[in-house]
Amino acid sequence: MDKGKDVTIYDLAEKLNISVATVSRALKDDPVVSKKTKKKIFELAEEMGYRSNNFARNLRTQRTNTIGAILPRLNSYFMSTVIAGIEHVANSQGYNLIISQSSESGEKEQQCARTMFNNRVDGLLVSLAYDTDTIRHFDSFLKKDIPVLFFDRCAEHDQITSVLIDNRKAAYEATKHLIAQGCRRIVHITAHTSRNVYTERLAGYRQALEENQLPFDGSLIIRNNLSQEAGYEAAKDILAMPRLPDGVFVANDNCAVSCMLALKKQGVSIPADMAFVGFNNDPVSMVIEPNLTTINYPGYEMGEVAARYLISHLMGGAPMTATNTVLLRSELIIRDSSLRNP
Amino acid sequence: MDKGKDVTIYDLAEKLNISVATVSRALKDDPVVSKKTKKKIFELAEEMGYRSNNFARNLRTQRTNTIGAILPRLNSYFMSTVIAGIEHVANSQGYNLIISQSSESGEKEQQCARTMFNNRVDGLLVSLAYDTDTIRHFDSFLKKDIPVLFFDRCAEHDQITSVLIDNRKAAYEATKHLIAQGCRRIVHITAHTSRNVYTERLAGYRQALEENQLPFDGSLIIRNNLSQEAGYEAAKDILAMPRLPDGVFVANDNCAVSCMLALKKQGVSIPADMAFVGFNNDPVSMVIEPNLTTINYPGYEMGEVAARYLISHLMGGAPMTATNTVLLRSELIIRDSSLRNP
DNA sequence: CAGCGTCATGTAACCGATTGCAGTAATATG
DNA sequence: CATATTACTGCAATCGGTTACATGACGCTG
Repeated sequence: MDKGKDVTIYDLAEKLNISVATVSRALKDDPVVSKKTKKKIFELAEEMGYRSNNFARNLRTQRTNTIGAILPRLNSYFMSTVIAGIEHVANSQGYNLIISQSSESGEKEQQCARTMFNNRVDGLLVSLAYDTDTIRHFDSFLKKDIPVLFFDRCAEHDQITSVLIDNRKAAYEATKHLIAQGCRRIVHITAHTSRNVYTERLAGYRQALEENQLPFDGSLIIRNNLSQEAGYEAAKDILAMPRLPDGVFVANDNCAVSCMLALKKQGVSIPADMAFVGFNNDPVSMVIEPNLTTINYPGYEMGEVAARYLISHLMGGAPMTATNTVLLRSELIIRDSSLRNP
Repeated sequence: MDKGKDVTIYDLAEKLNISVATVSRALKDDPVVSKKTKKKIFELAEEMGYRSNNFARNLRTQRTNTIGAILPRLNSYFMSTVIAGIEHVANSQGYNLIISQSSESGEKEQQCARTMFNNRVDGLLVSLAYDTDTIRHFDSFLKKDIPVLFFDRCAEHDQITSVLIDNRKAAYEATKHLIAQGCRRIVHITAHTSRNVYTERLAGYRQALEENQLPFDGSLIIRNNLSQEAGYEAAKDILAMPRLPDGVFVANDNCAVSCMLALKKQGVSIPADMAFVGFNNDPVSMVIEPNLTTINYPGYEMGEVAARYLISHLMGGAPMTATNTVLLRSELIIRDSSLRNP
């Protein structure tokens, strides 16, 4: 138990006068080692404070027991909830988790991917950045049969499974709800990007309009980065419209909330003048007054599902290519911000 | 460039008819290798897509280039902001970051510590769980001279540096502000724990009362877990008090906000009947109406400082024992929830 | 008792880097 | 020209496990 030095299987073997091979096997609970010997070894290991050296093992086995996660940002409610879910599963399955953020930059994302690759993660979970326009930086993984899985912000790839919700359907229902509440001019605030989640939401919005014989009007689409500041700006844009809209569907709660605050300050009454629907069910949606109608979006569960899926594959489950997409349930939560016919 | 196999320094050495030792040195840019040889090696490495094997290196050098972080939870605004800061610094310094969460449980925290220890992190960043009552689980690190650093939720230890704000002073100023606004019966909502951040805030609260000749009344202290739900409960407790308070100082914005919502629903006017001050400057403090006065608490910066501090030590900077505590600046941000004399 | 299978253990190569020490050739010095 | 110095480069041990293959002991069968 002296200070600097670690106990190795060689120390154990020597002390017990057996070979390191037996010690190694015993510690893995290999059934080929006799119970008696195992017991001796476990006891001594405990006593001497043995801990296995992962590097030696990784070096030999060419596996790392580590999964990597690349996220657009860490400090958003949704993403941190997803991470919590990922961490929970990874940890309970004995996997380490290394995390890095792309800060919504495609370039940084490539760099993160390189780092993950060099660290030889066994598998990779990715949610794409706003401005990622190619996913070739994951080819090196696929070429080595390292599984890659997208969640939430996904792209099409026949070797990469995606875990997400049906964004189109969710947006369709959100918009339909607004229409049912009597809205006829509905603004849609979305991101300035072609990321799936936003194009799908836009598509759902259009679909709902069409099905209700409402015209699609490009001037009602506001594109920004969905940040809090962008919400204030969007409010200005809305107020500057020649004819005010009577409904707003925002692709993100955060932005919806700040937009509502700004509009309220200018005397707009919500939902009477303008009904609002957001997306994400961020806790802030329950704080804003009136409470924000939104799409409940299971972040924690998404993290869990993605991690579980990846790990079960790593442990020798079904090949990833079998499944292309895993859809999680989402739901519209109706609150006061959109209720005009109580 | 064939599918499965990685390129090693042996491949490079063989191809160039030189020894692996020279290749190894060249790749580290060791000045002892001639420029000409280096050039050849770098070019071939590039051409063959060589990437170094960290495990082999770690095994040999007994270092991992990885720092670990143990946090009470990942999915809170404050914590995810801190992580973002840590990740930023770690990544820019070429360190990997592995993360796990204690879920506010002391037991789970010990388990996380063991995992980190087994993964041989070079250094450890920790924010303690609510119910951690001993920090002996970090002894194994210290015994091996692996630096440990606490941030935010800290404990006293002569080998562990802490990075935090002056909680007492912040709470003192928050309370003083309430008193200056005419509050005389001030409730303090805090956590049910002896974690430093909460005891210090309580101490600051008491100090402000004393300096203003206000009596400390234990029945005005509400203890819970500071969650959103706890905020609703706290509102009930407040309304059940024989004499209503005229000010509330909450140790966390989240809880403050839900408490305010519940009180408003019961007809309490804020700040006229009851002035509110929170803690953290969570974005939600700008959404609640009236906007919440709070302590601005630099999470991102705290993460950066903690990580930078740890890494500079790992890179051979000053010994950690030299510094005991790093205090970050915090400030009271006054908003409408507490302004009674405009 | 020879022959065989079974069970438990040992031997030694291997994973891919790092590095102390030694060796050699080229250059400088006396 | 002999010797000292410098500048590179190579040899080989090492880090701590894993695992294919070999070995030895034992009991069982015919």
